[in-house]
Amino acid sequence: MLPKLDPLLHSELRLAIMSILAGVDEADFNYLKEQTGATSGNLSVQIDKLSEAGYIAVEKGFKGKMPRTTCRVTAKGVEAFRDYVKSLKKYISAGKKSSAQ
Amino acid sequence: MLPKLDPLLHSELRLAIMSILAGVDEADFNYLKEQTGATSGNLSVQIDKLSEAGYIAVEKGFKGKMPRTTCRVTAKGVEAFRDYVKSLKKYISAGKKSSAQ
DNA sequence: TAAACAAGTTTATGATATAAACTAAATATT
DNA sequence: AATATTTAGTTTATATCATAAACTTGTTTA
Repeated sequence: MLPKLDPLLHSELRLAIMSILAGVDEADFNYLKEQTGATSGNLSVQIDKLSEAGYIAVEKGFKGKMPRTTCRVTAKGVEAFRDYVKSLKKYISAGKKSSAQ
Repeated sequence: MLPKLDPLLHSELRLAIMSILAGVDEADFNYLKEQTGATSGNLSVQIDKLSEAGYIAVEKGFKGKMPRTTCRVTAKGVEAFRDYVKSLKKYISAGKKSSAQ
């Protein structure tokens, strides 16, 4: 039977966020917004969810006088991402199974 | 920028259906139900959506006197699945990109 | 013939993603 | 100096979606 997919990661925007963060040391809100093309609101919500799950760490600081939100993936996030990819591959490696009657 | 994922395929159950159908010639309702672990209702709805999109062909016949629904993937479905996998790979190949400031 | 089962479909509900509206502060404009 | 605009988000509302529950129709079995 096909494995269950982590619902937190099986979302286009959250997956994009994780994918981007997996490739860099850290990324701020605007970078993520540019790269994903998401609206601020949607991005804010999805960052929150990933953060609450402990998949990413969010740091709120300042760049000069302007607020600045920086995200980075956590060890837990890396692991979840890896698991998700592993599961997903079972779906997309269109299987050579026996016949289905 | 990361590509958009086909929302019809980016659903756990619909993806499972497509994944199963990609590996076999045809599969009936019950086989899909067993393999996916889905409820009849959910399966029925998702088969309809895939069918309406032209990703699968649904044939209703009889096995003896009992109704029997058989599904197979269409050329369009194969293509959509291939495209989806291609897009998805860009998400899950956690990229070595430049720095994110 | 009545109960249980098979194979689904339809309807209802609850969760989710997304967009729209809003907030607060900083910077630019007149 | 006052007003307008931009930045950087958050909160709230809406629309879609997945899922489960309830229902339907016909078939076996007791």
